[in-house]
Amino acid sequence: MSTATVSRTLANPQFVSINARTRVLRAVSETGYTPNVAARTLRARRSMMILVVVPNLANPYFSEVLRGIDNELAEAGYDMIIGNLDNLDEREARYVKLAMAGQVDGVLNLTGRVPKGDGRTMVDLGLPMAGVCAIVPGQKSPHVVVDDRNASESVAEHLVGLGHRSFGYVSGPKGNINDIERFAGFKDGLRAAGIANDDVIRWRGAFNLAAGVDAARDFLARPDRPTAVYAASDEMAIAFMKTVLTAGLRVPGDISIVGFDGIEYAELVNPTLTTVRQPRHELGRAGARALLEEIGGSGSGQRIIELPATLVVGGSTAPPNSG
Amino acid sequence: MSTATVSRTLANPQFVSINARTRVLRAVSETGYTPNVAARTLRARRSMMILVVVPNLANPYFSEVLRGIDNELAEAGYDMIIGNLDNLDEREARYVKLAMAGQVDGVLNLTGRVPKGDGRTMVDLGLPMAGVCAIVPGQKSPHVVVDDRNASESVAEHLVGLGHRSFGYVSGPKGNINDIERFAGFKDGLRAAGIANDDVIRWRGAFNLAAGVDAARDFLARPDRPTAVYAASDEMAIAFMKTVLTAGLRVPGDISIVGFDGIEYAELVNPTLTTVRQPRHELGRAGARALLEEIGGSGSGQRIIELPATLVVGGSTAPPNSG
DNA sequence: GGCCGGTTTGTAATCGATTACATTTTAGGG
DNA sequence: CCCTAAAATGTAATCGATTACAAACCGGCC
Repeated sequence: MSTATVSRTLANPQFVSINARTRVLRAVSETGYTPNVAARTLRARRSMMILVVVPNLANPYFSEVLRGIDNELAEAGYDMIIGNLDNLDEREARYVKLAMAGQVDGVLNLTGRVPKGDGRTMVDLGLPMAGVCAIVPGQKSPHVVVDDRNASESVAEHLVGLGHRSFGYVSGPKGNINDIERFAGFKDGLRAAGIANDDVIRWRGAFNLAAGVDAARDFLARPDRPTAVYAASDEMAIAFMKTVLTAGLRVPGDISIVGFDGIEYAELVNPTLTTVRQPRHELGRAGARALLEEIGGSGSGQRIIELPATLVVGGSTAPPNSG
Repeated sequence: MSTATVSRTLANPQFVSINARTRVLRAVSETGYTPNVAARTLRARRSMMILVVVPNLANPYFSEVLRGIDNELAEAGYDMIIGNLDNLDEREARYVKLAMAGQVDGVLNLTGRVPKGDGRTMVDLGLPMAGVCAIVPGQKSPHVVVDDRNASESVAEHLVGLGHRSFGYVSGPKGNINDIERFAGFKDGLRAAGIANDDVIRWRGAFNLAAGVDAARDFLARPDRPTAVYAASDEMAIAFMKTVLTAGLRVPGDISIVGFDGIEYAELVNPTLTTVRQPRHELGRAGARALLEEIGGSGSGQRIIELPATLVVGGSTAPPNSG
């Protein structure tokens, strides 16, 4: 019984006689033998590992996308290495290196950032890739996204329909692609709904809770408070809402608030948050699926897979100065 | 210039002449050479990868612990593979196999389950390990935890001090170690506070939002509603609270609610949740640190590292039938 | 110049699997 | 019973690094 027979039994049993096969399997289970992954990866040139680069692991939006990715990958026998940027762009280099070192068979990029940096960036690794959540310029791969712009137009439409005429927007970090699209769509929607003065107060943040608090503090300090605020993420919207509620305002009586993402907590806060719900789990699954196709050679390269996002009207929006 | 010189330049430059060193480094940066990780792992017998087994990736409690782990590991040059059980215990076998295959240098076990299964389980991998969040019986490794029992006693004390005499407990899944401790501590606390009848209505759940909703539905249907409910996690507490609020009850007027964990959303719901705050980030960091010590040989094996948990009184608890 | 120690470099074995190719076994047909 | 093709098995090269060991080099001292 040679090592070749053992290897074949485990990988391609159809080429091994039933006799040898049973003997190998018995020995394997008796000794508890497990093939060494590093040796396999080295020789077979595939690691069954996927690198998933995520802007912020603690963001519940991504948690659910990750679950979708993990479920899809697990079914195909892949495991995932998490490349958490923790909102620090400079950590990207680390994962670029890891990907270049033959450690992974493919990369899922969940960051919505325009790639920068001197050397190699995320987008030109020469590895199978897929983008999830954002269309990254220059990344020649499938991208699985929702239509941020279109969804934001319906947010504008919803708010204008309720009678709002003055608006604020809680923005993501500078250069974020989702944020740019959402803001552009919001402005487009306002214009389309006949709002002549489309000045929108814009607060910058980092898609996290602190950003919502900061924006709300500035909001509260203003003499010219808008009656409706649209936040580029649910976390920012929820933190914003909590802050203005704590300050004694009523939501939606004094101010209407809309978020984006459709995280679970949007339905658990009081009032429930009006938001654009993304199919997060399915975004992850579809992204992983697209990547696996690229790896398997059956992929069709650069293209956009668009999943539907829906405006879910909750209790945080109403006509201005109501109640 | 041999491969040995290149390898030495990259790993132990002090053994290479300044001359050769610069030539190697120039060539490396010109060609963009990156050492193959699989080959290195195979020969050097270390992968610089840690397997982190987590019960549920979507739980914000674990997200923050993971961040702590990741930050600590990254500083030491390690990357992490996520083994997400997605609340399905049978997925454990997959990660046991992965760990046995020489793919990782160590394992962090965040699951609070008593290990079961016929063959090898998580706890006897023969690899450096550390437990985080729960003391797993049979796992000979450092464990970084908070004192669930003690913290739960102070929850009981707090509620009894407010005047409550009838209690409910929203439980985690059967066999979960944290849950067992928290319930035991809660009962102990009631007894210590002089509650003679320590019958506590107990609802079973899975540490997730759905469990809180289910428990609340049963609660609402009862004629003998307790005036205070303690939930073994913030997510369950928040979902419970939302459900009873939606049903028209007042919190804390009609019912007081306490959670456990101290996730961010505990402060963002209305009213804010009274909860036991765990130092989640630091739990992760300390767990990773302990594991790295075990790997480095400077560890001291089985032992318990206890971090402080504090009762944070929010707006969800008050004397019974107040307001 | 020859010798000695330390420093630097190179050679080749090694890690543990996969797999191309060669060889042996088996089964079936004439 | 022999021959041939197909099936099964074995041999050894290979993946790309690390590292033990050997060899070469270098400078200083007698």
